[in-house]
Amino acid sequence: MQNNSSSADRIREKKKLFLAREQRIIDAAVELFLESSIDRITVSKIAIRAGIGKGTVYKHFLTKNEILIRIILDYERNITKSLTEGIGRAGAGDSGAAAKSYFQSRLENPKLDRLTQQLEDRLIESGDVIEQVKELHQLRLSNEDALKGLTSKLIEGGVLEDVPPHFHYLACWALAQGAVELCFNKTWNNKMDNVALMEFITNIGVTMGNKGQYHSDESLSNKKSKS
Amino acid sequence: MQNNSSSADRIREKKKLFLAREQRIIDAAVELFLESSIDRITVSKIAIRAGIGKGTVYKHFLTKNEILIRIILDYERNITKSLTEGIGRAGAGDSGAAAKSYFQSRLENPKLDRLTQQLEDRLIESGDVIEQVKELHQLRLSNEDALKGLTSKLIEGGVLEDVPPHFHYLACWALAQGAVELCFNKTWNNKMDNVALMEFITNIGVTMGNKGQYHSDESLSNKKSKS
Amino acid sequence: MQNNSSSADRIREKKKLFLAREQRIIDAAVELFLESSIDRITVSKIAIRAGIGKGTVYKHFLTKNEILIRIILDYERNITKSLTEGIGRAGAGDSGAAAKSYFQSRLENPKLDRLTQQLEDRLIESGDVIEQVKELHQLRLSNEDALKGLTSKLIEGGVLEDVPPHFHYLACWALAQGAVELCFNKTWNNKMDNVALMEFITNIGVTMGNKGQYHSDESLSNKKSKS
Amino acid sequence: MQNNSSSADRIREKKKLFLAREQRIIDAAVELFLESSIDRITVSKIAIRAGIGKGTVYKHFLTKNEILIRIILDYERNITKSLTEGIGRAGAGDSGAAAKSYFQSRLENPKLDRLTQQLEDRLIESGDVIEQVKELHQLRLSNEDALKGLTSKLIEGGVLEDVPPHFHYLACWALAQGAVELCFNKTWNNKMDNVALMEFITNIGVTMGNKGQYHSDESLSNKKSKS
DNA sequence: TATGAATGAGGCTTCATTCAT
DNA sequence: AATGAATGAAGCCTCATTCAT
Repeated sequence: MQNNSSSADRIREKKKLFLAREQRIIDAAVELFLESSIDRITVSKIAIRAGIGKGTVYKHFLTKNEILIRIILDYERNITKSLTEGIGRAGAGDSGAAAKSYFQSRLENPKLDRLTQQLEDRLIESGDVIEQVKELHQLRLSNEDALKGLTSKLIEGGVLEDVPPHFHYLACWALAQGAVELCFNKTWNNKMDNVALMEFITNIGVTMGNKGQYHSDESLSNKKSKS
Repeated sequence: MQNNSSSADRIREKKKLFLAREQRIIDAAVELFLESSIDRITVSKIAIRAGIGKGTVYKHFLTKNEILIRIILDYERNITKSLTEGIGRAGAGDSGAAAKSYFQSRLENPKLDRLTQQLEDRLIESGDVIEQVKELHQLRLSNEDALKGLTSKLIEGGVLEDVPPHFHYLACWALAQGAVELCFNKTWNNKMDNVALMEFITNIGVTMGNKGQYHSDESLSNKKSKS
Repeated sequence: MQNNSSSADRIREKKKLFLAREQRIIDAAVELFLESSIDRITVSKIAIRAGIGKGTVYKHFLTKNEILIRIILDYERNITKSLTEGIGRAGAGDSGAAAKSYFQSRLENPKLDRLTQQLEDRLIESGDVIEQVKELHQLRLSNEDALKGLTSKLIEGGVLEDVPPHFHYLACWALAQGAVELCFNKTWNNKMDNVALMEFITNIGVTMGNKGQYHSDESLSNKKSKS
Repeated sequence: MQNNSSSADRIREKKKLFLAREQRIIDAAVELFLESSIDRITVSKIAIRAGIGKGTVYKHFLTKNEILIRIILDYERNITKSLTEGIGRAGAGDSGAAAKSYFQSRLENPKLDRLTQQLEDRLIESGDVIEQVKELHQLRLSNEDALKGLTSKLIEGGVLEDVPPHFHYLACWALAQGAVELCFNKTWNNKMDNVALMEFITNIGVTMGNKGQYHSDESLSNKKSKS
């Protein structure tokens, strides 16, 4: 009996270790990708950074691309979580909360956001890991879906422009996407005041598509005080 | 005499042919890049598509990266031209013309716009062709500069929010950038009505950052009729 | 316990195999270089001759040039060993022993000696592997140094001409160098009696720079009988 | 008549120009080879330095290797000339004059001497221009031949060791060869006093192989005064 | 006749993935 | 189960030589 249970314990223990190592691989990869150019990161370097052998990486991931898609999915799931919370708050009356949550989570760590965009480019070009890429798209589509109800209501309420509901979400996505690239485009890098700029853009994001709504900090703070 | 002139003619003729071939290389590269994944396009394939030998490519470009930066610069110069025209029209009273020109030229061939973004990423990572990358940045900065006067005037006139003038340009850049990615992100690709969506976003771009201005087509035409 | 030791054994075994393969690469390279023209030997051919994959070569050597410098260093270390022994015998009274050892070790396998000279030329032109080239030079300088004491004593004893001590070593080096080229210069190749010629030159080498010393085999044997 | 002669003049003029250009190509090549690494000198660079088109080079030389062998032959012919003069003086009683001339002409421009050695290595490996390489060898063999009479006489006169006559010439060749490499071997480069060293070696070269002859400047001057 | 653009074989090197221990 | 040595396809670039003008 005890033997059995201890053996089960050992198995569970092993699984935990296995998962922990998997996370270490992901973390190592992200670290390296953020430090240096994507093209220069090899599986070997990831293994070294993770403190394991190269072969072991392939016990966890079938191909290098599986590491990439995993990083992207992890990140997208985080975004989804934030957005869901925002939608919750929006349902409670704070009409801009969803957009705000979305922007904040994407601009919280813009470097990482940008990284996942770039990884996704590489991945899609490779034609690999199609299944997981589909999963990623499903995730995004479900986000869109989750917003549709809210957006429709806001359109009906005259808050948002009367266009197909997903236009609003996609415009948000586009602005956020561009804002992130703005942060890292070498051309603009020397401009200070990134924080103020990102706030400015976030405000645009929160109010864009609004009908009869002023684009100003006042309008934003008004909303806040109302809620 | 005639001999001289005919010899000079021949030389000129040769130069023209040489430049034409250079353009053929560029065109071949762009074609291939648009058809397939950037990573899969080799110098050899470009040469074959251009109908010349691999070695000939290197008579025109010192390295593969020089082809990339050339594509990018050619494109950015086009944008600059459009923007300059828009600024001209804006000076003549059409306050939204600059932003509109900018968006239209970038969204006219979004696939190409996206391509140049991706090429730029690769290039910057490579650390190569630094000089030409600087030239690219100069071009963008000069665009920003050209807009500063116009933007400042619009701020003083109470049309635009009173933030540092370049915020407006950068926000435009970001939205355009994101809109382009929106067009080609596989997640959203199956959604029809791209044209309407792009119009919607363009309108946002034209009016975003405006002070006390409605976000609607009416508001847009109002402005036009006022000016 | 046994487990541990056997695992350690296995690791040691692996290392031995690894080093053995490294030697096989070197041997294959030397074989090929001696068989054919240096310029015609590619990394690929070396790998084939060594019976391994091209990529494997790069597990052992960072670049092709690292193979070359390794061959040269291995050879120079051999020379150094012989010379050191000769210096030992010279200290024991046989005044010509050092020079003799030096000549003999360099003329023992003249083809290999010549090969290393040529490899060194290529290497220095390439400007690569600077560190290891420095090591090579250090090795030679240390040889020179080791001889300085002996030479100085022989000068004081009136055996050698009173010129800066290193003149004697360098003259030896030059003659040995030239003798090796003599062996392989196509112009002289058809002349028989290479052995006798090399003996003649070795004798010159052993006695050159001597003061009041006959250049003849007798003089050489006299010295020998004295010691 | 006049027409004919002027046409002949023109032809002669053209030939002169043609030969002058050929020399310019040779000179340009030598300049470049001496300035930089042999491997890095391309036909294109030679043409540019010579101030002509790349294609024109091929009007003068069938292949790149023909340029190399031409440089070598030109140099070897110079050596031959000096040696012949030396032999003349030796016949007039100055027994060391031949060796001295030989050493002096080879050490006069050691960099060029070394260059021709290296070019010869490349050439022979290439298996190209066999005919001209044979010519080069003939030249050297004829030098040896020219010396045979002199050397034989010196052996009979008891001045030189009684070994096959060509041993003496070849020993000279070897020492000169080695001396030249000594000048340019990076290991020894920092040692000053190159002039004194070369004089020391030249003296060895002049007296080596002598029978019952002291190795010293005195011995040398003795011989001179005796003759 | 002089030119130089065009050519393409062939070199070195990288790295994702496999597999024997 | 973990390892890391081995692999080889594939990419970029060089340069001697040709040939149409």
